[in-house]
Amino acid sequence: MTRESDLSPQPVLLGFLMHQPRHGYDLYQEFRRELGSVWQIGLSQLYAHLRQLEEAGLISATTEPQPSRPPRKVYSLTAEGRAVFLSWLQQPTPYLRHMRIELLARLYFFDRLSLPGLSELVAAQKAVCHKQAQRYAQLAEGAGGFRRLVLEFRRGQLEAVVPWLDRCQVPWSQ
Amino acid sequence: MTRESDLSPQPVLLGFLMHQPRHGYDLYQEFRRELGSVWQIGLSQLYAHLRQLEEAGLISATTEPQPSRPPRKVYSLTAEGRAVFLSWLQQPTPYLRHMRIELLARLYFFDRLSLPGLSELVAAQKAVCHKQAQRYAQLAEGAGGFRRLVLEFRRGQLEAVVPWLDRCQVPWSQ
DNA sequence: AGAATCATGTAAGGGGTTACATGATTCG
DNA sequence: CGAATCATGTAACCCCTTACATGATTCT
Repeated sequence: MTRESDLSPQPVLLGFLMHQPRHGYDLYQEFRRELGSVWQIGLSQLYAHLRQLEEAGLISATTEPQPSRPPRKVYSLTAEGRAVFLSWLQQPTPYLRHMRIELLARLYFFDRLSLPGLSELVAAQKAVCHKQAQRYAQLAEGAGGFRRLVLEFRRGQLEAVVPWLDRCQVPWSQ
Repeated sequence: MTRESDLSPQPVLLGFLMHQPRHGYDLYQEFRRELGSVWQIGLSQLYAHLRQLEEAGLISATTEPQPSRPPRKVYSLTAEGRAVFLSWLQQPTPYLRHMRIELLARLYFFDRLSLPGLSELVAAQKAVCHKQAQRYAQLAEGAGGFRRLVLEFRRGQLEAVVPWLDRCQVPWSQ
């Protein structure tokens, strides 16, 4: 059972299939090359997620036999998989601890796939950060001691995301 | 096998035993009440960590029978456990993602136990943040596109920790 | 000659979460 | 009367990581 506060790499796999069908090992290399500095995944784990995605009907596989190698299982996005990916792409992340991972991955795909809606996501994410930061500031007002320290730490981290997001709104890829 | 990039709640348990011996359920309540907003732990997991700490010789247990209840296992710090805790307390955390948890827990114990060395830890942590932030800034110079975005995100987060740390140096607990 | 790459997976092990078990007391 | 608290734990389950298995090709 996956909790909503846990990150899943499945949308990323869907994203890599937006271009064209790929087999597992190919996806693994793409994942490492493109997002390896942000999101780590093991090969076994990737295969497991592909199985889950297939069971969920978000991708479908065709087997390509090869001489002297295990046959390739080439995955393509289903219509539902495409929809799930595009929906994921537009959601701002509510958790600070996920921004460094999920938000960055979303921005990667906006650039990589030249999709519209980047400024909407950035605006929505800024709103989330602002709202949370203000909530923490308010709570810190009435708090003291350690609790205040905690709230101000989080406020500071959230507020640091905002100016960074501003720089994302202009096209950042040359 | 625990990786060094994973957080362990064991030092926190040692910290709660610095005052006086406690039994597991008591530690659980203390943990939730005092650090619950920063560090979550399940009761089963806490018992498991206590077992590990005992096996490692950092705590020792004495069993107190009770009428009509399971007997309490009251844990006390060994000399080695005390040393391990105090050593942990002085280390700055190298990972940004752990600062919100481990660093805050350390500050909690400095206050709670009125221990000396807070300004040294704060200074060391500031140095870590500065150094990492500058490294990211340097790397971002030569990078472009998505990689630059990632590096600048991290730099921003690290730099936001510094002014917050400044406010910790003055006694923050009334 | 030995290592890395390609391409799939299975198996074992570790750690965390949730559920379950017990049995008296206390609170609403 | 039912729920929560106290106090320990065990068992099942899930996910992730690491190691292993296969077998040809290509690089150093």
